[in-house]
Amino acid sequence: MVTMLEVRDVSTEACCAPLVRETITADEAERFARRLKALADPVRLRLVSIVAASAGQEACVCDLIEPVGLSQPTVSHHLKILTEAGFLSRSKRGTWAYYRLVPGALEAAAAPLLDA
Amino acid sequence: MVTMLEVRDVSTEACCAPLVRETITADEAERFARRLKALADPVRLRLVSIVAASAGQEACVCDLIEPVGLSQPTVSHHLKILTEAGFLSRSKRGTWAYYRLVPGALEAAAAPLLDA
DNA sequence: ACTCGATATTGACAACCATCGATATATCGC
DNA sequence: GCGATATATCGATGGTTGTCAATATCGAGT
Repeated sequence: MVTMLEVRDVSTEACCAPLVRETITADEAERFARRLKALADPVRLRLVSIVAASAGQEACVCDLIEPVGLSQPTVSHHLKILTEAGFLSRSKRGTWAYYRLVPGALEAAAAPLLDA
Repeated sequence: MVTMLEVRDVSTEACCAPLVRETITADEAERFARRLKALADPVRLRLVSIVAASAGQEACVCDLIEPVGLSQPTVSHHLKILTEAGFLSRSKRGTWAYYRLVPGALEAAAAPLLDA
């Protein structure tokens, strides 16, 4: 007769507010955090910004090294993280590797923050 | 007469696409990354979600420990990070500490991603 | 085939971070 | 004032991450 939402013992409930809607699951939080983590770095944000501001929303690695002022392996490393997270796509043409924004990826990553 | 955006030497420009608009500065990227980093953790995302789903968009620490299944010091630690980043506000009433969402903070954090 | 230039990968290292147990602080009821 | 309860802080620890130098890979031109 006591139960209904059987989450917590009512007798100890002196401070607690009930939930009025659903919360995200641990799995959803994990996935969402992984994407956010890929963006939560100043260098990677600048890389995304430069790619987004480039003609055709496309830039090769040689365009990106000098603006961020880091070594070439480090820039490659950040680009890999952004690509694996689904924010950039890579296409190699000749010796050069071109990175471009995946359409809608940034908006999709931001979406969960907006209906909170 | 050649200059206008004088960013790079044209003579070496074999692969490089020009910028068609402004990129974020290193400072902006740093600030933005700091805020994103506060959110880019599965536990903190769940804490924000629970607070947002609580009646009055307010929850005390005792509400948050059991759902995330971590120790009380760890939960306190995450709440501090979220508070210092401006996403939560703290108000102590009696023995209990109540955390609530700072209105508009999540939307403001997501905004830079939307006009990229 | 060989060399050169662009990019990716590897290995190492320092800095940072999430977590916990132990402890401190603060507030309430007696 | 004292014990009990809620929350915060401290110290330590294992894991993650950003960075670079060195090296590997791959394509283009000679």
